[in-house]
Amino acid sequence: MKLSQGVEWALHTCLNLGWIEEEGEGAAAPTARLAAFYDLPPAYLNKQLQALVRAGILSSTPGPRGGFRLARRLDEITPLDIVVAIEGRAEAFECVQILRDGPGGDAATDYRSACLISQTMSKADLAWRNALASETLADIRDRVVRTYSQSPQATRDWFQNARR
Amino acid sequence: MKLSQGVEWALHTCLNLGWIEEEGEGAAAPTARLAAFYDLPPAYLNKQLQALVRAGILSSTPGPRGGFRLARRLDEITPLDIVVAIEGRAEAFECVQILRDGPGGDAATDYRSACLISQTMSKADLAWRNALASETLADIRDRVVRTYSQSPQATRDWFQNARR
DNA sequence: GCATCTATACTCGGATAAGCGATGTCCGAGTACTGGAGG
DNA sequence: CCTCCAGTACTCGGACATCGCTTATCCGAGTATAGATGC
Repeated sequence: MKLSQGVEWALHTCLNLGWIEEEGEGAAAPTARLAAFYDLPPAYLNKQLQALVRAGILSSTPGPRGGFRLARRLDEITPLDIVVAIEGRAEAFECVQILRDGPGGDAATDYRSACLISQTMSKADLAWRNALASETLADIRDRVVRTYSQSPQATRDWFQNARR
Repeated sequence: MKLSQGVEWALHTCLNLGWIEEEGEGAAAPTARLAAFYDLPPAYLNKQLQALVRAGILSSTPGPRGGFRLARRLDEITPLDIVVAIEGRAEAFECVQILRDGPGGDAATDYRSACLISQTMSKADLAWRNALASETLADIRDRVVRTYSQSPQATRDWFQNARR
């Protein structure tokens, strides 16, 4: 029961792409730059970003001056979107319907909905997902601006300098 | 991001122990019986039940007529207790503080609390845990009694018959 | 000087290995019962 | 008939294998740029 490392990387990277976007419009950042920012393994980060592209969160351009950029605005991306893109849509608690193999078990019944324990776990899972979907990356960005006011510009500068 | 199989087994087994308890007082159920009820691998279920014993949820007795029984009443056990006993106390999203390795990163700062992304994820984790702690196994038991009224007695009978 | 073509360097994308935790299994330590022997 | 004792069967508990997924890496396909060449 541990969330993949990639989720954290993806969240931070999307925010970084947000800062970059504000700078110049067409600026796409290649994996190498994004990975260097946090000293992450570039090839593996690339793998995660591919998942975000498949989910329609990022768009990618190959070739020189290419890289990744946001496919939607930050206020149209929730943390849940990122989690689902990386981890998949499956719930944390996957009911394997063991009641089916117990006495009185019915092969035709869907115990994922009938089992009361499964219901309780699903309710908790829903609470988690709701919390993750209750705010957007734009909300987090705004909070960063208010809390660490110098940080956004510093990040923009870093990517600007790294470019040359 | 998947919950261990053992959580589901443990939840169902604790409920079963609840039914058994209502029958005769000193009745302890051995792993073999509890596993046979759902056709689970006995040795592995045993491993999970050991974790529940360490957590103080069950108590165990070795030797003939031994086995596991509830160490507390069902209304003093929440699904969260079971999850923590099996999975451990760690959050699903473990912030590895990648900001520390970024530009402007400070080795003295604890980014698990300072990082706004980490805060968002922790809030979601808290929502999940609150949902899991908001009801007890007694609540679930009562709901089973109301929804599947014949099921409790059938379960008790099964364990009773299996005993001889 | 300008257009075109070719070579080049850079990027993503998916196919391919390694490491670690969840899953699954086994045997030893300890305990209560059962049967028999002795008083 | 009662008591004591030894053997036995049963249970948990932790140590030992196996599997799958997360982690990590590499190379090929495609593209825009830069430079050279011809007009």
